[in-house]
Amino acid sequence: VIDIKSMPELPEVETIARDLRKKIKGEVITSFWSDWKKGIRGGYVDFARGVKGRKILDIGRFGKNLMLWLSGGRVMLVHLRMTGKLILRRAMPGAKRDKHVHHIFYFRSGKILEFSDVRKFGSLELRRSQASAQGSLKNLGTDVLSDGFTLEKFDDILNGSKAKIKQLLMDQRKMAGLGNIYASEILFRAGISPLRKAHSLTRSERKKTHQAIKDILKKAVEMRGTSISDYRDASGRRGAFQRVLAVYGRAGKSCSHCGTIISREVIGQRGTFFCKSCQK
DNA sequence: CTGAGATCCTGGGGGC
DNA sequence: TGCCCCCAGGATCTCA
Repeated sequence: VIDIKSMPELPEVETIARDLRKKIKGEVITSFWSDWKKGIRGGYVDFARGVKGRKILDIGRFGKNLMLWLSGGRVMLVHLRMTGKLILRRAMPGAKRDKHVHHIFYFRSGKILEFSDVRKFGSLELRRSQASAQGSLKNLGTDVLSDGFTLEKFDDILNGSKAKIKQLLMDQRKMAGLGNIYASEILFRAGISPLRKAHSLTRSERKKTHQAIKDILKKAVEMRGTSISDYRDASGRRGAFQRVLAVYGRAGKSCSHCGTIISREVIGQRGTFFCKSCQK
């Protein structure tokens, strides 16, 4: 049994992709069930028909999207949004289904993959080809863990942006993968206030921020993701990154670096945590 | 194209 | 204790 719970940002999705690759590569989907058709882009009927009989050839990720390459050239896109979880288990006939499980893939091996989602923000989508799948992801910017996310690229993104740096980091159209938790952590590491206008960052601040993105994500992937409330990786272990969160969720507590009380402000409708004295 | 704001959905916290 | 109200939160869609 694997039970993947998360507030999934890039490191969590990467962890899930890696684990699924080990666990379900080669599985054949014999059928699909859903009680939440709105959660399937393109419609339930085509999706269910389209995945039936397909073999899972490989699993990967782009930004926060999981990508499952199926036989016949099909590509399945899975987005967990805030509360989406994937649970791999043996089918247990007669077992009561959790009320938050909205989609189930049945495999020939007797295992099932459940998609559970309390908030019902997540989505499934099946595309007919790699090119078509890329069309679905065309609004996403460079993946922040990819080789293409260079300092020069980051520089281009910052130039001319009137948005606050915190919002820019989370804008998936500009760069894909960062969410609310890591955006706060990255800015703390870089010593930059989340309220700063993106274009106002100096060359050295840009360099520090870019490096912080790379370092923090790499570390988080190594630690198998953040454990905010009940994150579990595919082996059921808690993500360990929680223990090193410096500012996220720590409003009112003291900064580990200078002792100042950590602030919380809403920026772009998102709770944002930072140290007013370490971050300028 | 960019940025701001509404929207989706439900558990849970606050107020009484 | 229980009920009601309302908010959080990622990404997409719409609008200016």
